[in-house]
Amino acid sequence: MNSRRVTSRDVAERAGVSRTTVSLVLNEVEGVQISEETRQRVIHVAEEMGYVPEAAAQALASGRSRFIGLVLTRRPHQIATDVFLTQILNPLIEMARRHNMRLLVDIVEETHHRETYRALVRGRRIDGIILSGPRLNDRGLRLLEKEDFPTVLMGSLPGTSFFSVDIDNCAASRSAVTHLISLGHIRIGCITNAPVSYTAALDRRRGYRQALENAGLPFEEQLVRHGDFDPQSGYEQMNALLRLESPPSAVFVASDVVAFGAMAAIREHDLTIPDDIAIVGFDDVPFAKFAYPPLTTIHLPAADLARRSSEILFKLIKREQPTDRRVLLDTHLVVRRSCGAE
Amino acid sequence: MNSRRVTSRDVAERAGVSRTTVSLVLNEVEGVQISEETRQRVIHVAEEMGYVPEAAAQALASGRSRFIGLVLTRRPHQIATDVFLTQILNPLIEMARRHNMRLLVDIVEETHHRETYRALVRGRRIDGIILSGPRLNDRGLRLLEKEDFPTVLMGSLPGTSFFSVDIDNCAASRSAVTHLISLGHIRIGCITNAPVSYTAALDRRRGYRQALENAGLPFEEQLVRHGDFDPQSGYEQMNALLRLESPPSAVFVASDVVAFGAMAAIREHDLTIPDDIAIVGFDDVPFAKFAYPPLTTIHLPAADLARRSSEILFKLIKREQPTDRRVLLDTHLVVRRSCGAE
DNA sequence: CTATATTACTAACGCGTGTTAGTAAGTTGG
DNA sequence: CCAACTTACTAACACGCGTTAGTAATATAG
Repeated sequence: MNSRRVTSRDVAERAGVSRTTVSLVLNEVEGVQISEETRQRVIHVAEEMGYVPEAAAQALASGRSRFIGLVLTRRPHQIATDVFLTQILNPLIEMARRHNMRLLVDIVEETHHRETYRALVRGRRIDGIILSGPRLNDRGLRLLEKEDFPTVLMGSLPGTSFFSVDIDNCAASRSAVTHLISLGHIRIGCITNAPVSYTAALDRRRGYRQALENAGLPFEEQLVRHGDFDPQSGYEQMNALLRLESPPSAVFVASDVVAFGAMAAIREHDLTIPDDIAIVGFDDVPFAKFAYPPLTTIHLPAADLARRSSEILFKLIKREQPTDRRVLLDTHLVVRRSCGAE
Repeated sequence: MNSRRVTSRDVAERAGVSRTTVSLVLNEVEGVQISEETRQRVIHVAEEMGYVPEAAAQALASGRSRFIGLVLTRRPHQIATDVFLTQILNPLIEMARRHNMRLLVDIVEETHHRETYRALVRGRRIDGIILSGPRLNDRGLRLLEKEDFPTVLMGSLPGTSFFSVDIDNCAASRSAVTHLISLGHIRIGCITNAPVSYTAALDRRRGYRQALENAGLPFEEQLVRHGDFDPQSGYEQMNALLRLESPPSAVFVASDVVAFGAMAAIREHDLTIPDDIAIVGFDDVPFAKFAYPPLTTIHLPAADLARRSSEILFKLIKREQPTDRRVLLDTHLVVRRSCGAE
């Protein structure tokens, strides 16, 4: 059983050319003269012999691993309900494939920060990195910044020089809360999507506050609670709001997933959405329109975020200068039944 | 600016030993005698110089890429709502990390089958592969089988010799439907989780049928509809069931995600769950208990499936023989309110 | 005191590719 | 007819590591 690997040398020999020629032809290197006849012969022989170049050897020789890394900065249990992730996965893989790249997915936890980044970056396991949900206190990012490693944030991190693709979380939240105000609500609660060490959570909370202030409504600390990515946290924080002596008549939950928990809590209290408590979410996850009642929410263009991020990343990897350092994509309010507008 | 890479040669020179010694020490190769003093010196110097071995060079020299591949065999739009995926991601990454490995995620579509597998396997981009949701008509699998490539299926594929980790889809479905029967339902609809080219869908449908037959109830073709992974499909198929002249009084939806759509359809018809139509789902996704009403469903141990799969895979990669070729994990019915039992 | 074993290493090869510098043959211009 | 180009390649180095076979020095056994 002669199942030895087929190498470019084998192809070269069979085609009667040098290994160099095989490499030049198969990689379609520009500015090199190879006769059409030879070119076709090489391609044909390679195909015939089932030649597949070895990734490691290519990476070693070229200095490029042909991997991009998607790095998630959340705690494990938060990933289990992360619907955003599933929405960006396919676009990312799709874009990577177009550049003949693959996707590595990793999770960095607080204990591993530096080690994880180092192993990925210094070990040249990836050519570029997309960071989802960056946190303010992520110290490992310094390494990326210092090494000028191709990095794109999905999200924002003020005070850093990273390229980023994001939405205007603050403005989007403002419009969500303003919508509730326009429906006559004057006591509106807020449950964030995450702890405020995540910048998105901070911005969404700020938008909530701005909307109140713009309308001349008081900001009450006790009406603001912090979710933690999953429905359970929404359930708990909503219960806390409902236990107040005078609960809000509406709630802005800065994450649909968290909102699902909040809605369950409201129903358990035998209250009706939106009659007793109106609710507006954030993200427009694919389940939002099938919730009970269908959830009014801010539409987040997840797939577009992924595509734009990877476009920028590929430019950085090619050492081209992307046009914009910070890209903000549009969001819009999707009015369904949970807010009581219809 | 001298930002050249730190190689094992640099470490060797600084530590006053050979490159071989550095490699032996840092890789903790067994059965090799290195004095404790030298060992510590090498480790210390490597740390001090910030040495991180280059992945590609290691891979080329050792023949192992230190990557495992998670390959999803679904169509892109189905991945966007795939909650199972998010649940297995962390366990897989966690397990991989323990073996000093990374996770590659890829999607194979029907048009790419062979090419994708070839590039991954023959290009030695991965050392092993975990296939989620295998389909009967996946021709690319022949390649994996033929090459005896370390492969584990999350799911089953009869007629193949692959190692697999799965649940007993048929028995689980049977228990779900039997539960509905025990509540007095005699006309029970079924919406599958996916087209029947996916083996899990086939098995779950079979379990439904067996439960009916065991109870002496007739199997009606028109009461069986096929979902397609997402809530939208559940919505549409449920509507089809509701348009029947005599709709069922209960439905078994073989996927919670699909069930969410079905529940929305039921509510749109101003019918009550479970009073007008009882419903039982499958998978026990994290959102199920927060649905309205909370969804009775079959609990699928997603994280365990991931862990067991990767355990087997790592053994295969090490060329050890795993104990079982087919592992079946336990499921159980989680009774909530959607079935009307409480 | 010699033969064998053990300890603590190292020299050198090989992994399979990308890429640069160079070459030989053929073509063109004056 | 010779120099300058162009065409169509190739030889040889580099990438950074794992690993095998071997060596020199010391310890142990008989």
